[in-house]
Amino acid sequence: MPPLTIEHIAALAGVSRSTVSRVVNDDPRVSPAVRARVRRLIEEQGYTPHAAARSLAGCRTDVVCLLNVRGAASVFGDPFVLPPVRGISEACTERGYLLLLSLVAAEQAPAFCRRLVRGRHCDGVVMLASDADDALLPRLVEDRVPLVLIGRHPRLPWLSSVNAENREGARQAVAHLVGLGPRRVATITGPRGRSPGTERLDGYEAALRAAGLPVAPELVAEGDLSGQSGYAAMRRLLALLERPTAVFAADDAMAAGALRATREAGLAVPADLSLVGFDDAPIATLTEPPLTTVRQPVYELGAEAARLLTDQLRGRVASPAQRRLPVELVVRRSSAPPPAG
Amino acid sequence: MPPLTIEHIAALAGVSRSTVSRVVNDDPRVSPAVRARVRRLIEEQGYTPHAAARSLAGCRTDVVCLLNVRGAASVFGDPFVLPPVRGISEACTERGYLLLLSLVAAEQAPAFCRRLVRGRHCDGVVMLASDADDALLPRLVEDRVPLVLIGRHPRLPWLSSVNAENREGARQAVAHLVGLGPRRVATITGPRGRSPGTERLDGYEAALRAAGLPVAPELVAEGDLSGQSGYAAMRRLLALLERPTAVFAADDAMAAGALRATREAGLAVPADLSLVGFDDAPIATLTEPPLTTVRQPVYELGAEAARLLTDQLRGRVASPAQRRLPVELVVRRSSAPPPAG
DNA sequence: GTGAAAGCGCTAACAC
DNA sequence: GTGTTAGCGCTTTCAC
Repeated sequence: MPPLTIEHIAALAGVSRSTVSRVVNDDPRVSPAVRARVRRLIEEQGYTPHAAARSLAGCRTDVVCLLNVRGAASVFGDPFVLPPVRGISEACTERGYLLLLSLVAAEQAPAFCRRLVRGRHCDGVVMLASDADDALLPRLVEDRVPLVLIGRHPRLPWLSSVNAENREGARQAVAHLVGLGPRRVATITGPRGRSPGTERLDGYEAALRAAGLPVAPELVAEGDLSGQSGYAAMRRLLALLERPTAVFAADDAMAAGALRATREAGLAVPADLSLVGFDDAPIATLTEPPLTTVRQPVYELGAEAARLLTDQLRGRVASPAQRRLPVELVVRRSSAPPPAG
Repeated sequence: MPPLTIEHIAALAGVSRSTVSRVVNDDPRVSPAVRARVRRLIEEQGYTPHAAARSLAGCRTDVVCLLNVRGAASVFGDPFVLPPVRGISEACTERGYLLLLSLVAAEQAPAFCRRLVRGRHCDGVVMLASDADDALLPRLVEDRVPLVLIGRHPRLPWLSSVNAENREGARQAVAHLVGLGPRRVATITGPRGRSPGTERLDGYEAALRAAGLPVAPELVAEGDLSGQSGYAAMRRLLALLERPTAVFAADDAMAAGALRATREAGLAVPADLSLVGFDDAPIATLTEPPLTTVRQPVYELGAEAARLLTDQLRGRVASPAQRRLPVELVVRRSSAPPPAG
């Protein structure tokens, strides 16, 4: 049997390669009759254009790479980052892109990326902002790869990225706490200077101001997003002369740690103190009581990142661009109005 | 600046394209002097061969695809199947292959695969045997894609695959139970006809025979690998006139179900009945008591699948081939000798 | 050991 | 609307 190339289809259809190519690529300037005939032949013969030939001639691969630097929050270690992968994958499929998955050790990452990018293995890259260290990002930027981050990079905030509405989520969480009754609402923040932390702190302050409440510095305790740090921060808050009656923690791990500290102090949640976390991580439903929290649209974050990237690749969208995705307050049993009386 | 092609390097080095190509591909017939000079230039200029040009001319992509049909045991749904993905990824990197990740719905799978394979997007495919349904596998086989399964396919057992030593693992588990003292050892099997189930049952029988014990049909209860079915099977076993004092379940989910049934019957594990599972799935450490079980080398299963595939692609290994990986008995608190006296 | 030349299968100007 | 043509950047015979 003859090799199944564009040439072969062209011969069978009695047209030129270009015409077949146009049909394959949905170019409008082909007469309906010819188009139909060529389509039928393609179907009949089971012809599929050769990827390499196509990208060599067309200067595009229709492949997107998900780059994950192993360590810290490896895509496959943290259950909280798996849904984005599905989102990315499905959005890619939907847009006709293939997904290259690169899990790479931090040391090899720069060299690996060079090969990936200079070798034109893909048209663009998606990565977690938390994976983007300073050995990597500058090179990617320098090589001018279309790039979309999930989350915002602290030093390169202008890069294309997809983010949750951190500020608005925090505002809702704190408004919820304020709405439970007359309260002293404290917060346990993430590391200062890191963007989600700052945004969530902003939301906290905005909610207090909107309620006409003062923002007291002693009610703001800094953590590092770990359960341990949440525990420590909560102990500091509980040691205040006038202890808070509600706490908003910038992530669920810290909220869980704070919960532990609260109970160790002999206080009941939510009777003595209401607690709200952020992320709706798995741990939020494993504590007792389960945590009221702000759900991040994790699947959508991935899908939107892939959509933004492919939009940019197709020139449908200006190149550096940020997209924000709405979050949702999930009320569970760690927050409630103080007992009547 | 000039385009960074093989031509460019050749010009700088004062040699022909062919020579540079030889250097890049480690062809021995290049003089050491020339090789060194070309290497230096490549390094200096940061040249990387263009993937598409390379695969067009060379008829290979150096890309492997991990195909996962969404549904049942989606790679990203089941924590038990994540490590293989890391294994595959790392083995690919090690061998100089890139990994394409295709999560695809069952309905689109056949069409998607055709495009993938006929379009020469990859040189070979790895998939979970459990994902390989009859709409898919025959087409892949027909298209002659190099293919390696993780697990064995019931109807196409001759396909290349990587498997755990199911029989040996079951044998060890049952030998362990037998070794605990004078016992009636029952088993809860997986679905008959499915390969791991049959192998584990074989191991059960072999261990009993080796211990000089009879294989009693009433001590073999069939399940479907779900916790529910393990629960039901255990109730049947406990209803026997002479109830078993030890049970080997063909997976941890069934073992967990069996544990529940046992305690509901007022029996204590392991005092009244010892229980062993298989897989060392996350649930095995979440039960009380945690389950003695047989650990599958999940990471290695993935890595070995990728290695087998790439070995085949490079012609280093005959094409259909099976590889077996050793398992390990993990003794926890669900199995123990009967209390003294 | 090295170079010349012929493609690999496709896209994209450009002509008609 | 359709065909002709010139590459895309590389590997690989085949000479030398």
